[in-house]
Amino acid sequence: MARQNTVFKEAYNRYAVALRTDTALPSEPEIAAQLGVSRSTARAILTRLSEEGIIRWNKRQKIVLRQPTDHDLFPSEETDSLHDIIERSFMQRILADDAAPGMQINELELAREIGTGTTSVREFLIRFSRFGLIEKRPNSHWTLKGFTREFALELADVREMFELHSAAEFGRLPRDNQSWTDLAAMRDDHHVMLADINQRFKDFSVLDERFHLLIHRASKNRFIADFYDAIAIVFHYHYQWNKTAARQRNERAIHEHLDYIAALESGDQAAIETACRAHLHSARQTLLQSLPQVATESA
Amino acid sequence: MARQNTVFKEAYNRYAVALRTDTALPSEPEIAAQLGVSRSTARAILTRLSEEGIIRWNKRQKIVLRQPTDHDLFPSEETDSLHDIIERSFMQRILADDAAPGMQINELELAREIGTGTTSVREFLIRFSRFGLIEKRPNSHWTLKGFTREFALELADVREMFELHSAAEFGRLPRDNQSWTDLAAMRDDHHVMLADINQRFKDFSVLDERFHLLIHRASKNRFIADFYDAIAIVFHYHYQWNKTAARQRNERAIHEHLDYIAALESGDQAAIETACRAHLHSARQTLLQSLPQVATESA
DNA sequence: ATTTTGTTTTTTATCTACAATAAACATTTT
DNA sequence: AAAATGTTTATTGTAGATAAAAAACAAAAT
Repeated sequence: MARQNTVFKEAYNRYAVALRTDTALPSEPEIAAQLGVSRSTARAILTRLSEEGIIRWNKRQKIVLRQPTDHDLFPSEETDSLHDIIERSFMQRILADDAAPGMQINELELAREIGTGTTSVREFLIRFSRFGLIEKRPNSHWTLKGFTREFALELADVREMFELHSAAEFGRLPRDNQSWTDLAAMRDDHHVMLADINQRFKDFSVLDERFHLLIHRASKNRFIADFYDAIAIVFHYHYQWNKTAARQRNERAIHEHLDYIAALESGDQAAIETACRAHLHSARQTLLQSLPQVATESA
Repeated sequence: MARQNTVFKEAYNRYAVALRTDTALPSEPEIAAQLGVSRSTARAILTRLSEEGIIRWNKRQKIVLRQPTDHDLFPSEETDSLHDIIERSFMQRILADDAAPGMQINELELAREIGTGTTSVREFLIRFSRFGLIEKRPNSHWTLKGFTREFALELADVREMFELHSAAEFGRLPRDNQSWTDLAAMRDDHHVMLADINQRFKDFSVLDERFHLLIHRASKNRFIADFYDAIAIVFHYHYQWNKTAARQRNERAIHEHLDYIAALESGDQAAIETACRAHLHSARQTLLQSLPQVATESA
C-alpha cells in the first residue's frame, strides 16, 4: 500500500454530488481545473462514473444518465487525506487532559495507533513543530511543550505585534482595493449575527477567523500570513474541544470588531490603533481564560 | 545503508583531539554527558580508542597511552550530518545566480545530486519551508520563491517588530540578570573589533549575529527565537556567497551597536527605541543592497 | 491552429526494512 | 546504597520500493 487514492475519492464525491441528469459535461482539462486536480485524476473520475452507469462517456460526449445516490459515493473515512487524519488524531491527543507538558512523543507508537507508517507521522511532526507546541531533541524523541499559559502569552504577544502592523497597513490601502468591499460585507455579517446572537453565538469563532484573516492579508507579508495560519489551526482544535463559547464574551467581541471596522473605515491611524489594541486586549483575556485552570500549589 | 554513523565519528573526533597522554578518563556517563551523546555512543568511542591503541581500557581504568594524530581522526566528509550536507548543497543551489524565482524543485533530482534518499530531502524541504523561500503545492512540486526584494522587505518588517519588542524587554530586565554581564562583554568585543577594523571587518557578521541573539533572548518568546534562528541561517549562507563585507558599512554598524548598547544600559525606553530603530533602518538598507541588482526593464 | 482526447513518463506520497543511536535493564564494583 | 559497567531493547534516521497523482508527449477532432 504505497499511497491511498484519497485525492481521487474525495474529488469523485465532490464532482458526483454536483451532477444533474441529462446535462453534458465539459472537457477533461476543464473538469480537472474545476476540481483542482490533474487531468489524470479527472479521467479516473470519468472512468468510474462511466463504469457505474452514472454517465455515458464517449470521447467528447459525456452525458449524465442519472443522479448519483449516497450509495454511489465513497464513505468519508476513505476520502480524508492521511495528513488530516494524523492531524486530527494528534491534536486530540495533545489537547486531551492527560497530555502533560514535558511528555515524550513516540513516533512509532503514534504511527501504530493511527494505523499509518512512521514516515508520515515524522513529516507531520516536523510541519507541526512550527506551532511551538512540540520540540525535538536531535537523535532522540519529541517533547510536548503543551498548551500552557506561557504558550498563550507568547502567542498573544506576537499576534498583537502582527495585527497592529496589519491593521495599520489595512488603513493605508487605496480606497478602490477589494479589501474595503470585503470589509463592508464583513460588517454586515457581524450585524446579522448580532441580531440573532442568542442562537448563533457559537458560530462566532468562524467569523472571527475570517475577520482577522482579512486584516492580515493587507500586510502582504508571508511570515505574518504563515503565523496566522498556524494560530487558526491551533485555535480551531483548541476551541473545538474546550467549548467555552460564552455568549456574553462573543457578543462583546462582535462589538469590538464593529468598532475596529469603523476605525479602519475612518482611515484614522490613531483610531485604528486604539480599536485594535482594545480588541486584542480582550482577545488575550479570552485566550487565557480558555486554558485549563491549573490548581495553584499551596506553599 | 540505513544510517551513517556520523554522530559517532563526529563525537570521536571531538573527544580524540582533547586527549592528553597519561591522563585517566572519567566514567562512561560522564563522557557521554560531556559530548552530548548517549552512553552507547560513548562506549563505541572508547572501544575504538582502545582498538587503535590510543587508550588502555579495562572497566574503570581508562588511561591515555598516546596522543591521537590527524591520521587517527575521521575525515571531515564523514562527520557531517546528512542534514547539514543537504542544507549546504541546497543553499548553494538556490543562492546561485541561475536559480530563478518560480523555478520548480524536484525532490528526486535533488536527492540524486546530493547522493541521498528522497525521504531526507523531503524532510529537509519541509523544515526549510518555514524560512519562506520555498513553497509547496500539495501533491505536486515545490516552488522556489527566491531571495527577492519582496522577501527581504517582508523579513525586515518582521525583524523590526520583533527586535523593538525584544529590546524593550531587555531594558526591563532586572539589573542582576546575566544578560547585563553578557552585554558588557559584548560591548568590549565591539571596541576590540573597532580598534582593528581594517583587518577584522569581515568577522563582523558573526559578532552581529551574537549581538542580536542576545537581545532576542530577552523576549523569552519561542516564536521570536525561532524566527531569529531562521534569519541567522539564511543570512549565514547569503553573506557567505555574496561577499559584500564592506568595511565602511560594518564600521558604521559597530558604532550603531555601541549606541544601541549604551541606550539599553541607560534603561531609558525612549532612548532604546530610538537607537534600535536607527540600527534596524540601516540594517535594512544593507540587506537590500546585498540583493542581486535586477536590471530594470525598459518600457 | 487550437483544443481535446489518448498514452506514456515523471514525480510525489507512503510503506517497510534496517543500521545507528538512545534508553532501559541487569550486574558488578566501590 | 550509590554509581559504574555490561547487556538488551526500543526508537530514530535513512534508503529503497511502489501505487497514486501529476505532467509531458502524441494523436485526433473541431
